[in-house]
Amino acid sequence: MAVMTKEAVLKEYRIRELMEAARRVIGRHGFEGTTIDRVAEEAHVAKGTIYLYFSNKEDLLHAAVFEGLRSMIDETRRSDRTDLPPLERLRAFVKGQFEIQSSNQDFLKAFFLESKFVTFEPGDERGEALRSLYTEHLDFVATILDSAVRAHLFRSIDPQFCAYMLTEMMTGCLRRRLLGLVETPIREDAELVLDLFLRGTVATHGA
Amino acid sequence: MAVMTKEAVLKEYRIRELMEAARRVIGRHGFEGTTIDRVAEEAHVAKGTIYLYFSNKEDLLHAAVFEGLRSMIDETRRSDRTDLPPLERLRAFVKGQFEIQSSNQDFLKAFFLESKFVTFEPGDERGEALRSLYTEHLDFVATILDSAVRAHLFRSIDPQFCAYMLTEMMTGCLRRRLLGLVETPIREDAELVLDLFLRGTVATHGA
Amino acid sequence: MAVMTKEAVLKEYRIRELMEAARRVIGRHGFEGTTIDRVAEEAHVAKGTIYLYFSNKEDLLHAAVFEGLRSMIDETRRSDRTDLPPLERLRAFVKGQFEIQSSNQDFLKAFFLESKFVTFEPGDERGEALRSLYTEHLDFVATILDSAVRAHLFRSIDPQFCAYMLTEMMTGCLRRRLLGLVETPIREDAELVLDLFLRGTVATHGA
Amino acid sequence: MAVMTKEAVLKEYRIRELMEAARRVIGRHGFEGTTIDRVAEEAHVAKGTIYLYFSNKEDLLHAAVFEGLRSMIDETRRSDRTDLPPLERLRAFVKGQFEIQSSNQDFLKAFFLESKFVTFEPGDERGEALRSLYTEHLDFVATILDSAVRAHLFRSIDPQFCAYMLTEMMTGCLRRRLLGLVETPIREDAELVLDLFLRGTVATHGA
DNA sequence: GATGAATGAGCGTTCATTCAT
DNA sequence: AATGAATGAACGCTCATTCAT
Repeated sequence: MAVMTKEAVLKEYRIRELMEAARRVIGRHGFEGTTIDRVAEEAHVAKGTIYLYFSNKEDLLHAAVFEGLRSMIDETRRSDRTDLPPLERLRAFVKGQFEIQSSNQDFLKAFFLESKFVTFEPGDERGEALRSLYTEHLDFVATILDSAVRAHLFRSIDPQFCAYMLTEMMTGCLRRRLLGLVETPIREDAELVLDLFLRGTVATHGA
Repeated sequence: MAVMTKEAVLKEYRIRELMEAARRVIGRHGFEGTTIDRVAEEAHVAKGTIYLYFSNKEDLLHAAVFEGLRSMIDETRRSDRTDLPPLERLRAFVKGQFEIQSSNQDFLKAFFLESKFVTFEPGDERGEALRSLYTEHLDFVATILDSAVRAHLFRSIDPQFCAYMLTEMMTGCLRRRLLGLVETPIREDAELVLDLFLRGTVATHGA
Repeated sequence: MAVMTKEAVLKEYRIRELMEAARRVIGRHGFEGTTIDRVAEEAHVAKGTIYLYFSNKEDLLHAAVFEGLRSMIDETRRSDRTDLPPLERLRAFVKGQFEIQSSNQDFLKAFFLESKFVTFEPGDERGEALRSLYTEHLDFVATILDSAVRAHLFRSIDPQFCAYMLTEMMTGCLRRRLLGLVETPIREDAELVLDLFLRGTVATHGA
Repeated sequence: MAVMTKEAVLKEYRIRELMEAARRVIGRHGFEGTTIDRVAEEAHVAKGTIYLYFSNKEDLLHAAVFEGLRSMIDETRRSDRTDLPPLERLRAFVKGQFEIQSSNQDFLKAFFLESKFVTFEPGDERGEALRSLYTEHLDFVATILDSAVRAHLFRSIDPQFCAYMLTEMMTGCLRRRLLGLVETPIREDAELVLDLFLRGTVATHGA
C-alpha cells in the first residue's frame, strides 16, 4: 500500500477537485468556452491556485479529459462479465457501456462534439496518452469479440475492426441524442445496436 | 428562373469565395486556428470586407460549414444509382461515400474532431439548419435501406436507425484515420463496413 | 531619394510616435515601470495598436532605446568640428556631449541607472545592435583622440582606451547629477573633465 | 560591547543569510529575475519566513544591495595604506579596488547594468541610505587625493570631483567588460587608469 | 463597395503578499 | 517562529469588430 503524507493526500484531493470542476465547465460551456476563470470559479478557488497544481491550461484540460475517460474505461473493465459465455458477456458489455455513457453525458457531449484533444500532432505526449488509452480500450473490446470467434459463435471477422465499429455504433447512439436528432432514452438503443452488430441487415432466406 | 441583378450575382460570388476560403483555412488550421485575418488573406480581401457579407465570424463559419456539408450531400444524392437493384445500389452508395469523404479529409478532420457547430442550443437557428441538413441526408440513406427491406433483401429492420448506424460506421472509419489509429487507405474499409453491416458478426451455423 | 507611399509615411510617423511615448514613459517610470498600458496611454492609442507596429514589448523598448541613443550619437557626429585643430575639436566635442546629454536627461536617467538592455546574452541580435552602436561611437571618439596623437599634441596613449574613459567621465558627470550627488548645472563639469583628461592630476614641477 | 539576547543573535544571523541568498540570486538571475521564491529556495527557507525578517521584497533587495556595497567599501577602507606616501597609497588603493571589483563581478554586473535602487525619489529613505554610503566612500577617496594635493604631488585639483572621476573610471573598466566590449582581464586596466588619471593625455613638450 | 488602422474586452500566466496551521 | 497553500492584482498579448477614408 502506498503510504501518503497528509500533504500528498490533500494535493491529490485538490487536483481531483480541479479536474472535476474543469469537466463540469467543459460540459457546460464546451472546450472553447472553458476559461481558467470559469474553472477557478467553479472550483471555488482563486485563479492563481490552479497554477499550483497544473502548469498551464492545456495541462489541466488534458488531465481532466484523460481522467474522465480513464475512469469510464476502468468502470467498463471492472464490470466485465468474464464468467458469462461470450455472447452474454458481449450483451452485458454493450448494456454496461450505454449505462456508463448516459451517466457521463455532459462531459461526453463536449468531448464528442468538440474535442480537439485528440488532434495533437504525432509525437505530442498528451495526444499519444489519449490515443493509447483509447487503443487499450479497443483492444479490450476486441478481446471479448475474439472470445466469441474462438468459440465459433462469430464468423471469422477482424476483431479489431469490429471492436472499433461496435464502439462507434455505441458512441454514435449517444451522439444522436446529443445532437438532438432523437429524444428517446439512450438505453433503448442497446438492443438495436446488438441486433444490428450481431445479425446484420440481410435477410437469411430459407434459414 | 430567378432573375438576378448584376450586383446580386457579384454578391453571391463573393459569398461563395469567402466560404471557400474559410473552408480552406479551417482545413489547414482547424476551427480554433481560423481567424478573420486568415480567411481575409486566403480570400485576397480586406478584413472589413468580410463583414459586408457576413454579420460576424460565427455566421461566416457556420455558412462555410453548412455549404461544405451540403455540397458533399448533394454529390451523394446526384450519384445515387436508382437504376441498380437495392443491394448494388447500397454498395455503390457506400463506396461513393468513402470517395467523397476521402476527398474532403482536411475539412472533415476539423469538422469531426473540433467542430462545435452542432452543439448550439435548441432553438438556435444555425444549429437547426445543420440538424435538418443532416436529417435529410439520413432520410435519403434510409430510403435506400427501405428499398432493400421492401424487396425482402433485408430483414425487417428500422431503416432510420440503420441508416444512422451505417453513416456512423462510415464516418467512424474516417475518424479512425484522422486520429491516427490506423494508417491503411480509407477506401479499403468500404468492403469491411458493408460486410459487417449486411451480415453482422454471428456465425450462421448449418447454413 | 526614397519614394514613400502615404501609408509608409504614416506608419513611420506612428512608429516614431510610439517610440517617443515609450521613451517618455521610460524616463518617467523607469524600465521596470514601463508597461504597454502606460505607453499606449502616453501615445493616446489603444493597447492593441502598439502591436500593429511592434511585435512585442521587448521590440518596442529596444527600438525606442536604440533610436534614442542613435539620434544622440548622430547629433554628436553632425556637430564634429573637423575644421578645428585637434585640441579645439576635442573641447568642442566634450562641450557638445554635455549639451546633448543634458537635453536628454529623462531618458538617459533610466538608461544609465536601470538599463538591462545591454545585458543580453552574446548572440542576441538586439544586444549586439546596441553594442555595435556604442562601439562605433567609441571609435569615433577615438578618431578625435588619434588626431591629437598624430599631431603630437597628446603623448602616446591608447586612443580606444582613452576614448572609453573620456566617455565614462562624461556620462559619470551626468550620473552624478541623476543620483542627486551634486546639484550644480551639468555643463559646468565640461571644463573640469577636459582639464583632468588632458592634464591629469600630477603636478609638473619645474615646468 | 552590545549585549544581545539569543533571539537577537539568531535574528541577525537569519537576516544575514537571507541577504546573502538574495545577493547570490541577484548575481545569477539579475534583479528582474530575482523572485521571493528563488531567494527562499536559495536560503533553504519557506517563502513566508522572509516576511518575518523583511517587510517586503524591496526591503530585502535594498538591504542585500546595501550590505553588499558596504562590505566592499569596508574592505576598501581596511586595506588603506596610510603608511605609504600619497602616490603609493593611491596606487595601492586603485589596485585594491580592481581586485575587489573583480571578486564581486556577478553581483556588480546586476548592480551596474540593471539596478534601479539608486533612482529612488529624493526623500526616499533607502535611496538616501545608498547615497550617503556612496558619498562617504567618495569622501574617503577624496581624502587620499587630498593628501597628495597637500604634499604638492598633485596640482591644485578639486579632490571631490577627481575622486568621483577616478571612481567612475574604475567602475567604467568593469562595465566595459560586463558589456562584453573588451575581454582582457580587468586587472590590466589598473595601470592604464592610474596613468591617465595622473598624467592626463597632453604631451609635455620640452619638460 | 472596399479598405485596413484602430479598438478594447478578454485571455493565460506570474508573483508579491497574506494567514491559518 | 516557521510554513507554504492560497490569493488576486497586474501584466503581455490576441483578435473579432468597427468606422473614417
